[in-house]
Formats: sequence, structure tokens, C-alpha cells
Amino acid sequence: MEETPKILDGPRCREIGRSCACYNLRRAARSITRLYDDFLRPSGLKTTQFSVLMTAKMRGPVTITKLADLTVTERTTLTRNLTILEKKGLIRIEPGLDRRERQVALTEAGHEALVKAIPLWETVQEHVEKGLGQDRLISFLTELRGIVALTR
Amino acid sequence: MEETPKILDGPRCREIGRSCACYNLRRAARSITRLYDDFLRPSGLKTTQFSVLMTAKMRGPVTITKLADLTVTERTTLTRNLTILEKKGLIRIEPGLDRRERQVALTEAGHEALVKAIPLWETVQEHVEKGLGQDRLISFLTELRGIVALTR
DNA sequence: ACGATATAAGTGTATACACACATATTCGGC
DNA sequence: GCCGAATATGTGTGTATACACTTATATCGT
Repeated sequence: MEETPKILDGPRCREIGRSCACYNLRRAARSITRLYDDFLRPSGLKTTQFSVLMTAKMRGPVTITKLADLTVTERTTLTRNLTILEKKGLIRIEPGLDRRERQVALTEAGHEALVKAIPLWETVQEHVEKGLGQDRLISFLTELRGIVALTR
Repeated sequence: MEETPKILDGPRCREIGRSCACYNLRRAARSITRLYDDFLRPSGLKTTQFSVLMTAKMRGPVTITKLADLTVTERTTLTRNLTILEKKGLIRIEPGLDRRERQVALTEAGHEALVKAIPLWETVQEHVEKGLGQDRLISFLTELRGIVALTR
């Protein structure tokens, strides 16, 4: 008559913290997000906002679904994030050719925010490149893409 | 008289999506979180909740600050997460020896939730191990710890 | 014993995330 | 041309995240 079932004491269980891909990925994501957010702070952009603006800029006017697909974000999450950027005046959301669609486009203020943020991003990115080493970073990024591919 | 400043058209800029450690880490974290949450769903636990319960279980009764430190979570974030687990009846938050402290301890229901969740976690973890390969996963986890170490 | 400082925790506010569900529009077969 | 399926988007709800600020308690130097 044990109060604590056996499964909770197995060796496998004890190493979840070390072996769980999800836990470790989320932990690292929190950690690096703070770093990037910290460097980006003078621009007024959070990392997520910076990423969305950059992607929107790269792809030109793009539908919400397409943008969500590109960034592997839930579409409904992106909708909320875009609302914030729209309120800040950094993007415009306009009707597309198809009346169901809505096109996301950067405003002038959006461009200016990116111009301010990009040098800050360069700085923190270089910090990470130096800390990890260029080669390790590159292979690490490859692994990250592998994770994304794994779950599609 | 260009409308779009030059910085937004440089080659460095065009590859942010591929080279940004933060963007790619967050993207992968979203992706794998969906996978783990999907497998864990029958247990009624989200990945985050599972991780917190496991850590609390491993460390025994532990203060909130210590638990936040272990999981590299903002203490204030953890406070909110713990509130949810407490409402679900999975943990107790009791006063510690030091009257400033509060100790987190699993309830019986918390143990039972883990017993239900662990086999589900095993399944998805094996799925990832097979998808990536054991060796790649291990070195990948090492890189993730390197990221965390980088930002401390 | 007292006051400055350090430590532990909570709250206000805002952003980020996603599932379930609802609505609007288009398209394809008939 | 009409109707069902597919597509594009929005909303309700709940969880996760973190910074700035506040409160409560303990500790340390004198």
C-alpha cells in the first residue's frame, strides 16, 4: 500500500527534466526571448513583433493565413498579434482581391520601426554567434528546423 | 529619395528568418509544444503544467522562487501558473518555515495526474527520439542548455 | 534595539499562444 | 443558377509569459 505509485519513482521519470525535448525547448525559448527582448527594448518592439514585421516586409502584402503559415503561428494567435501592431500604426490590414482575404502591409511607421530595430538585432545576434560559435549556431538552427519539420 | 531605407534591403536582412536564433527557437518551441500538448491532452495537463508538477515532485516541497529558478521561468509567471494548478487541486501552497516563503507540494490528485500523464509523455518522447535519432536529440538538448547558460 | 538592506512573494498591465466555435465568401459539380 | 464543400477570417475562453511596482518578512551592522 504505497501512497506514491511506482511510476513516479522510476529512473526514466527522474530524468524528464534533462531529456524532455519540449521542456528544454520551451525553457531555452524563454531564456533567449528575454535576451533578445532586452536588446530590442529601445526600439519599442518585442521579438515577436519584430519577427512578424520582418516577415511581412520580406513577403510584401500577404494574407493572414499565409503569414501564419510562414511563421508557424496559430492563425488566431497571429490575428491578435496583428491587432496590436495595427493599433501601434506599424501595419495596415486591408481587404484583398478575394473578399474573404485581408492583406497585411507595413506602414511607413512600420518601416521606421524596423530601421531602428535591425541594428539592435544585429548586436544581440552577434552576441549569440560569438557565445555559441558560428558553426554550432548554424547546425543548431538546422536542428530547430528539423523539429518544426517533425511536427508537420 | 528612396521610400524604403537601404537597411531593409541588405542581404543580412533578408536572412533574418533563417539566422535569428530567437525566432527559430520560438518557432520550434511553438511547434513541439503543440505536439506534446496533443499527446498529453487525455491527461488534462498541458506541457507546462506537466513540467511544473514533475519538477515539484522531484524536488519535494519547494519554495516558489526556487521552483522558478529550476524551470527558468519568471517567478511572477510561475505564480500565475501555480494558481491554476492550485484551483485544479493538483498542488497545495503552504506557508514555509520562513514566513515570507510559501512551499509548493503535490496533492494526491497531483500525483494521480502525473501517473496518467507519464505514459503519454513517454509515447510522444519516443516519437521525437525516433524522428530525430537518439544521438541527435542528445546533442540537441546539450545545445539548448548552452542557450540557457548563454543568457545567465 | 533599531534602521538599512536583502529576500520572498503578490498585483497591475500587456503581450503571446492556441483550441473550439462561428461567420463570410468562394468554388465546383450538377 | 443553386447548393454543398472548401477557404479565409474573427471571437470566446483559458493558459503562458514577463516587466514594473508593491508588500511582508528576515537579516545584518552598529
